[in-house]
Amino acid sequence: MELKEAKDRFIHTWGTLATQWGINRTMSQIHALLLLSSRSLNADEIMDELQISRGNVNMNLRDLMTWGLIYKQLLPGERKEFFHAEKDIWKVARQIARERRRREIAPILESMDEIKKGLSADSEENKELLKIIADINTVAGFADSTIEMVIKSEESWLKTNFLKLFK
Amino acid sequence: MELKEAKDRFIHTWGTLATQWGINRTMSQIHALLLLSSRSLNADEIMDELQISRGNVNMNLRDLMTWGLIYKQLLPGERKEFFHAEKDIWKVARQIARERRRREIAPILESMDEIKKGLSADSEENKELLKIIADINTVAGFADSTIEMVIKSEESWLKTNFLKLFK
DNA sequence: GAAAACTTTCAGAATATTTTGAAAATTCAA
DNA sequence: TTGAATTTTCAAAATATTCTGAAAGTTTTC
Repeated sequence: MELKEAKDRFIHTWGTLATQWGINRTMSQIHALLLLSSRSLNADEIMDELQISRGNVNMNLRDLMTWGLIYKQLLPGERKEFFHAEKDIWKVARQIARERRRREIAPILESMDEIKKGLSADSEENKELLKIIADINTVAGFADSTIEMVIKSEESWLKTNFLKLFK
Repeated sequence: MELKEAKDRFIHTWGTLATQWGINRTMSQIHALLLLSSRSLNADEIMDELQISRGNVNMNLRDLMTWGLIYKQLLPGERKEFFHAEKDIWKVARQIARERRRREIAPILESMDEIKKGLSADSEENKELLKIIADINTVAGFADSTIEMVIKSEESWLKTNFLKLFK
């Protein structure tokens, strides 16, 4: 079947892409599966579809929830937990940006502050190191604000105005 | 020694941070070492300082060069190759952004096009999948342009004007 | 052109990460 | 309660990634 094949390809591709940027393959595949599914799925269905173990499904579903990319749903009359993905791709992108900002930029700022604290500006060499740290802080802070700004901006505003500013 | 300790800490921290975002620890440590070094270093010095093998140093130096983060230097009277890092942190950040854009966003656009090509818009279900793909393309394209724009903007302009636009 | 100095390569070893699956914990219905 | 259904945990296995070091390749010197 044509559609089934395209979906499988999408799921497989999504998993491969993710590893390129430091995200677990299975987590991405589960995300892709839920993204393409019109109804909520339970752990058994995901295990079956992706041919992976229960433990693996469980761990990655929980990770995806902390990323804010999927939601748990309790269906009336069902004992099992069902999961569905956030379908608004702009929201998905914002969530990913938020999470990566938290994981990648915040720790830089913290670490630099940590090192800076233990170092006095008394020698020329110390000043040099402090300058590098200050520069890194500036750039990381800039990246941080930029991402925050883009996350907070209205999608409609971004699409219509943002890029035009720089043309 | 105080300074030496701070530098080691910086190098170590930089290596740990990098693994968080999918970059090899050693590569980051070599980068950090060169970033903090006022003179160019050769492979042996790096091996010695970081206690790693020649092969490892060689591979990562070449990777760092393809990232555009370090430069090779041939010193007069020296047979060995020496390496030094780009010290302008804004340039470093631009290089990293450029490279990650190339590695993370470009493949998404390519893969989505690939899947889209093999799928006709004849059924309702097919249209749904095509819609998701189109949405992903839009968002990825937006991210792509945003990063490109920031890369191309003048640093001074960014620092003084960019963020104010959104206050 | 040979040999010393240096760089690159890459198979196998070491390390790190992910996955499995069965046992433990939890939840729920009766 | 009890016990069946379901979820969670986590030690061990599987897999993936990184690192080593010695051999092969290259460049330079004499």
